[in-house]
Amino acid sequence: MVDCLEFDDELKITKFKTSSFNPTHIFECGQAFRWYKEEDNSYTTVDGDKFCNVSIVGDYIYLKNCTKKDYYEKWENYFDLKTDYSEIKEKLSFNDTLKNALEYGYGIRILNQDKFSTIISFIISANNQIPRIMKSVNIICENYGNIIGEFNDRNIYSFPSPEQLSKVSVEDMREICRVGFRDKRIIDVANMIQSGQFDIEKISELSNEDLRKELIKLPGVGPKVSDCIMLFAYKRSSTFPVDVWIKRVMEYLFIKKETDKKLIANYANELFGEYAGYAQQYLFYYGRENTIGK
DNA sequence: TGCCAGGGGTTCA
DNA sequence: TGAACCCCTGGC
Repeated sequence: MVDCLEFDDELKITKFKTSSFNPTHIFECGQAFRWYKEEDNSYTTVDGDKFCNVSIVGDYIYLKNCTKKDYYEKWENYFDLKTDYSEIKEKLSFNDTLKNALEYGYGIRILNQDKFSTIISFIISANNQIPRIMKSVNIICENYGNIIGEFNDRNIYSFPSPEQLSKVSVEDMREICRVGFRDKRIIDVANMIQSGQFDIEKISELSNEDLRKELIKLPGVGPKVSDCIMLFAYKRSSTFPVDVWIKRVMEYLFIKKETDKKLIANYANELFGEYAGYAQQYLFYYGRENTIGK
């Protein structure tokens, strides 16, 4: 759902127009941990072993370090550019409360991110804060990933593969990467995937319910982290992850009383149906930026 | 300056 | 069901 799509493979620049695309809201709504805000307010983002720089110039979205091939093989899917967000917003606008959140977080898109890095990143997110999560993820990439390019005089590092991460000791994971008690969980998961014991590609064929059951088998993955992985790496857009922020927002704006997390997810699924995941992102951003319910 | 609470949850008892 | 958990930051 983009217009005026143009490629300049020599300069590695792709540009297009679309009705719903705001880099700040996309990256800072909490779904991704590997982005860097440049001095010119553009964002450089890394996913797996690819990176690009995103900016807005006039009516155009510019993707730098993105050839035609990169666009179709990676970024079109990553930025969810085949989805019509105006249609989603229209479907969700039936609810006045949600309407405010939709307007506030205009241009949010749900990213389709690399599976392995999403799993590890959200394991790190447990009982943690966003700046520290981003710091740990960056240290992991700089220490164990590969240099995949350079942008604005900075080296850009890939997220390490399961093989690369499985070779890291639990001690280094804690002491170098500052992940605390999550150290063993991360190394164990890397080993389970590297050894073939857990197949992160094959499980993408499963139903939502079965996929969640599988993901929760991973150490460090509970109900909330599994839902984030499903929404941000497995395209399960009806998933409604309930964290402390969403809990507060839903209680304050919708349910008007203290409610169990599982019941909140059920409530959201009934209200927002197949678009629950999108609603969640708008509500999370709206709630956190405005400290709603706190 | 120094102490303390609390954080995008999960695990273990 | 509830306490414990690494580390770090912000508030007092």
